[in-house]
Amino acid sequence: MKSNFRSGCPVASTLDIIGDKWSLLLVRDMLVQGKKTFKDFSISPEKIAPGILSARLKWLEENGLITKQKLPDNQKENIYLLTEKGIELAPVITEIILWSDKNLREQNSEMFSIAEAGFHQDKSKVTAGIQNNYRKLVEETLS
Amino acid sequence: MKSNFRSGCPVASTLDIIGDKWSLLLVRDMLVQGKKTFKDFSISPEKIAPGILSARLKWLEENGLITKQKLPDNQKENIYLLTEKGIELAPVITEIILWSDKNLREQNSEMFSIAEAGFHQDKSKVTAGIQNNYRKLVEETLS
DNA sequence: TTTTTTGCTATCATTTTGATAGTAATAAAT
DNA sequence: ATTTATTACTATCAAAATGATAGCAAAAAA
Repeated sequence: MKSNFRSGCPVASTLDIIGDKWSLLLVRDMLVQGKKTFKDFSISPEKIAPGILSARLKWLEENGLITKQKLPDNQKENIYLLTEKGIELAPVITEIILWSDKNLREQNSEMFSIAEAGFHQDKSKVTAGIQNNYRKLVEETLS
Repeated sequence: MKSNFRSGCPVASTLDIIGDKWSLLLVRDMLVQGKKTFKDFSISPEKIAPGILSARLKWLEENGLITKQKLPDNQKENIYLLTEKGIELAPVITEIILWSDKNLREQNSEMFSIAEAGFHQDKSKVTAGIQNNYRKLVEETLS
């Protein structure tokens, strides 16, 4: 499917790629929890339906945010990994987490604490740490 | 309508409030272009349908991101203004703009340049400037 | 007092999402 | 070698959200 952008606005363009209910959660699962397979994504607490998961992964791959491949020793599992383009969404996720922590906690009493992650101390450091961790995971996975 | 959160994840919770195709564009219109009325929002380049616009404004108001009011000298126009909760989305929008500029420009040849805005020089300064500008606009509007 | 503008609502077609069942291929267990 | 289990989906259908357009009442402007 071809990306058909609504306008020349950078914000609108981003939403045209990842502005649905699920894409950013998949990026979160990969970046923060190191999820890699269809099964991994299926068991998130938000319970994505397989049809939607399938469609999103395809879309993200088509748009260069993730890659899909099989490892030599396992012909069954597909391994989905973020590209640099996808890894660079980390700062967006960080700002969303900070906004949520400050502004939505009152509405969602079940929200996890983020205090221990260190975002409040140095968000750019924590963000860079998450990105570098993920890059290491990619290297390990492919070696 | 009651906010029903999918999980305790801060990212998912944010998407449950503003994770649709339009909400963040409305925030953009207000913050960056100072849009305030139903008409203003109607004439965006992305062409939002009136029914959806109506639903989104209601939703954002219910969730405390905007206020709706009439000014004493005009009983026809409704004035929609961001609350602090809404204004604090500015850093999220900034990171989205930067990601888009770097990663989507190739795909969307029509994308506006953001060079002159100064995001690349000092993003937190530009973001704070946008927020303070908007706070001034709110003050002026209500005085 | 007519015309225009604003802020919607109503209607209906289309698209997207969600829930669930089922299937083929591979891998693991016996 | 054969059964069992796992993985990665696809198929199906119901429900919800989106999109396009028309229309309408109240207020403002002419």
